[in-house]
Amino acid sequence: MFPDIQETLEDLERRYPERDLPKGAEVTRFAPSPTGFLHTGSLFASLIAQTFAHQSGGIFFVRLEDTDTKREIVGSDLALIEQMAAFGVAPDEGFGAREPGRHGPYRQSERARIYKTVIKELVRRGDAYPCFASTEELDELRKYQESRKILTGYYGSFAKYRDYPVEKAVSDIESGRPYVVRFRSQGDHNCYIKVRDEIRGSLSLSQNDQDIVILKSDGLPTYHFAHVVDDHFMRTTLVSRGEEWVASLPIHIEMFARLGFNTPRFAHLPVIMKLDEGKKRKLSKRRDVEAAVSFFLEHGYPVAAVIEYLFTIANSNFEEWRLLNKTASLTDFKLTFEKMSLDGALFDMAKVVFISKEVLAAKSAQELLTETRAYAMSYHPGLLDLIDRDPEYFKAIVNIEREKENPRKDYSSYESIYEFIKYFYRDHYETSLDLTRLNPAVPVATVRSLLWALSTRMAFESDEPAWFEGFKAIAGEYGFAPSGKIFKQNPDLYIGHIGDAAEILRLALTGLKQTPNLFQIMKVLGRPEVVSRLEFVIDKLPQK
RNA sequence: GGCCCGUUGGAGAAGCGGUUUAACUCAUAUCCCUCUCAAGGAUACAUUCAUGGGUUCGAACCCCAUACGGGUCACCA
Repeated sequence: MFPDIQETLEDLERRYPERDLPKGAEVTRFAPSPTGFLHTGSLFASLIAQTFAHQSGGIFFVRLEDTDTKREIVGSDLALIEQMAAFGVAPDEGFGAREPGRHGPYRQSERARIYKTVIKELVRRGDAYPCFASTEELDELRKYQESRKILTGYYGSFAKYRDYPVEKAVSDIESGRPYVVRFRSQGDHNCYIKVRDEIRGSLSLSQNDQDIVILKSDGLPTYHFAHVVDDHFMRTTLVSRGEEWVASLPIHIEMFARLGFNTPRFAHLPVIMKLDEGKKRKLSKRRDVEAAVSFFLEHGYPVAAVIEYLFTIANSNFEEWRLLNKTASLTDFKLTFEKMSLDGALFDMAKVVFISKEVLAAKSAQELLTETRAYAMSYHPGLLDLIDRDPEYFKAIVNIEREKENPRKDYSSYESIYEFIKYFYRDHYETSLDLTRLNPAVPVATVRSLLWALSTRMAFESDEPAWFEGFKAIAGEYGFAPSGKIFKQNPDLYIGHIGDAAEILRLALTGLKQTPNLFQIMKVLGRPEVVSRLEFVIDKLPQK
């Protein structure tokens, strides 16, 4: 078998030595298959692998599991790396790393010789054998087993090709008959093994007794085999992967043992879930927008917020730590498996939004300008247009009520900024102005006179209290009480109170009933624009 | 269906045999502040830890059963 393979297991051991790392340093990995864009759960997994490697002074690498040629999507390999990088996850070694690393290749499709070397040895030892069973045969076997209510699968006496004569196997292969290679299990389904999982603790699992396929008929290895071989020769110390793998742990354990490899430590990560009609299910790329990491990029959620959120579901003590270390870097937080939940958290978009608001509120106007512009260039031409008309103007807008102890938290994403600031731009202001929204209780004539007075006499050049005093005085002339309290004491004396007058001004200036502080808006707009907008409105007011 | 794992408020969760009146964060609600909104401040929200039974002087914490939820049973990863 495999006459072209001359290398031995020993050669491989020599070629891929243990890394020279300090004690306790973890070698971790992320092993995606290139079947589409990065899933939020995968980002979570890669983030955790990277964090454990880095906080222990170890190495995080990426290995591409591209052995399923049918499901592969061309180009998704690079997209995966790019999207990880966008979230600050970057391999130290392996696929997509600057440093290629000495334990490669890191693309499974390029490791065929390594797998064949191991398989050749396994077959020589009698621990693996070629199997010629067809799909139909296998189907029939399963149906038979199901009808008898016995354990299904290819194992024990059902493993028809276990003892197929060697000469016949050789001639069958030479004649081109398709085959797979199976691992000859020695396990007993009724015996249990104890396995330690870093998150779940000690697990008691039934031994594997299936002669699983390790090499498919297309000559590529299956996941189970590639995992064992790769994580051994890549010298992984800590395998972190989704919890869907715990069920196949006995297979892996048996192979590690029979190959004489040390087993790495395992951490089976919880899967991120979603509530769907009262039932929990895995976050699905097809049904849930937030399942694809690109969603956050496209909508301009700051990556720091997404990462921060992922940490809150990774470790339950993270939020408390963050409260005490408000400005500390994420790398100062020590992630542990003890504080990791066993079952999947429900993805909470509301919390992502909350964290995003906090993250954006903490930024300076300059940072916001730079980052928003970068976002807009890729995803939002409309926003880019506004920014590029005058970056300083944009900065001034976004700086409103920012440089204070409790800055505004309006923006939940870069994308959301657009809707909040549109009215500062004349064209958007004019098209969105809707005077029917004016309070009908105030006569149009009063509105007109008030706005006229405001446009000619309102002073907002000095400070805010001075402006507000002046505003109250002018409003008073037209029957508005200087405060809600005073208005309530004698409602008949007034047509409204200062809040109502402010609403008129606000609507006239912005087209909106809810905006940040009016004084600051006018400061940004500037006197000529304020006057011009007021005149524009007076002009538009119905004539009666 | 078999086998694994789990079940504390709307969400993430802390607690792991006795000062727990079950932390903390988000969400929600009310109030205060206030030119509106956002923010901020205050308060409320699980008499009870899926249910039933045990063990114990004492249980969310230990044991058993039931229910429910998740995972897995491929030449997919």
